[in-house]
Amino acid sequence: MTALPPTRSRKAQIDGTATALFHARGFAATSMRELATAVGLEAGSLYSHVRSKEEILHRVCFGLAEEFFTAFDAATAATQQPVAQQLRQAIEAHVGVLTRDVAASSVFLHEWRHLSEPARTEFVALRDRYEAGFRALIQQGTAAGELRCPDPVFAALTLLASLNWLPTWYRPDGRLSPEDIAHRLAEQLLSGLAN
Amino acid sequence: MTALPPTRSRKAQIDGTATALFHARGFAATSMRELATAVGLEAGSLYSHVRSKEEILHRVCFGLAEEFFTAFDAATAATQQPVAQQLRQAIEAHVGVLTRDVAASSVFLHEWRHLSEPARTEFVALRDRYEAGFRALIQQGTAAGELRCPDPVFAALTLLASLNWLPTWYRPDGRLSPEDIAHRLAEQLLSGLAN
DNA sequence: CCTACCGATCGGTAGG
DNA sequence: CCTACCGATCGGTAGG
Repeated sequence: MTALPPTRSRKAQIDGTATALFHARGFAATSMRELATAVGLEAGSLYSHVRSKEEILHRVCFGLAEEFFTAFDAATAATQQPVAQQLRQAIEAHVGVLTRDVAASSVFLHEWRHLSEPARTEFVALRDRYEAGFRALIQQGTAAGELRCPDPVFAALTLLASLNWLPTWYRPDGRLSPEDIAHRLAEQLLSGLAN
Repeated sequence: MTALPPTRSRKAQIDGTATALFHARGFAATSMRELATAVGLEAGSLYSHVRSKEEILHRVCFGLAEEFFTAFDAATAATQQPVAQQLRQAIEAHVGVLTRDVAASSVFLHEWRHLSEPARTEFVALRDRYEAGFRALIQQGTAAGELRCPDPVFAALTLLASLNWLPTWYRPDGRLSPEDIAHRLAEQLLSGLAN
């Protein structure tokens, strides 16, 4: 008959604050004492909610991976559409995840290398699988004559590159909405800059 | 009449090894003891050649900044050329610096935030000035009708983004030469993927 | 969830 | 360039 402990939200709060700190200072430069202070606890108390510093990183990295996959699958589910249209939607979906939580995305993109084995290898495999999804789309589009590019592997890499720099400059209160950004990125990547 | 001490090359060796470690593990996660071992010294001996850990980071970051500026200026010196051509050369120059030393470039792109003030602010100002060079080129090209883009600021950001992801996947022994990569990147960015 | 603490490791220095 | 060492801080644990 005891009340349910609020550990669920505490854990979520710790994860969220940790994500912000990992984003701002990097995983290695963030101490558990800083994190404890930021959530209003003593250092030792963190370990009632969390097994280790790396466990938090693990959850953030793999959680984001799942979000990216879910968004991509939804964006490309309508396989009867033209591939170029699917690609456009996949770009917008990717940007949607990136802008929904810039800090988490940034940790996903840059801090995963502080995972120890075997998590690190698993993570890289996931990321490669995600990139392969874009690659396949570009290959299909090229085969169907909707896209033109000499090297789909290279094109996929470059495409994701342009998108993944976004967390380093995107501000939620900026003049462009996530939808604007996604649309312009898709437009620029598909049509190019040359006139 | 004493022989010149080899501190010059020792210092360069320390900088180079530190750059590789900062690239592989990140600045915060690299210890001076690791660095000492990697160059074959005891930890304390590093400080005969180097004032501090951050001093190394400072040198790498600002050294690369200078290289980027030099390369950009050389690529855009022929102002009588069409702007689109200048932009293409600036892209190739940027890729040239990136591929010449992937580790240093990666430190320049990601580890500068571990600089303390006022160096950090100075660095950001330099980087902004560099981006402004690309922005100006794109603006001129748009004004001259050589390029088309709804938002030159946005276009410049995206362009550099695609280039700056390169150190995360480029391998000197890969199938594409730096020149190939630079050429394809310029092509893809200027012409787009759509057919 | 706190207090008190562990062993390890950190960047850096003194003295030679 | 090494030996020996400094104070500070790290991630994490025991016991309550």
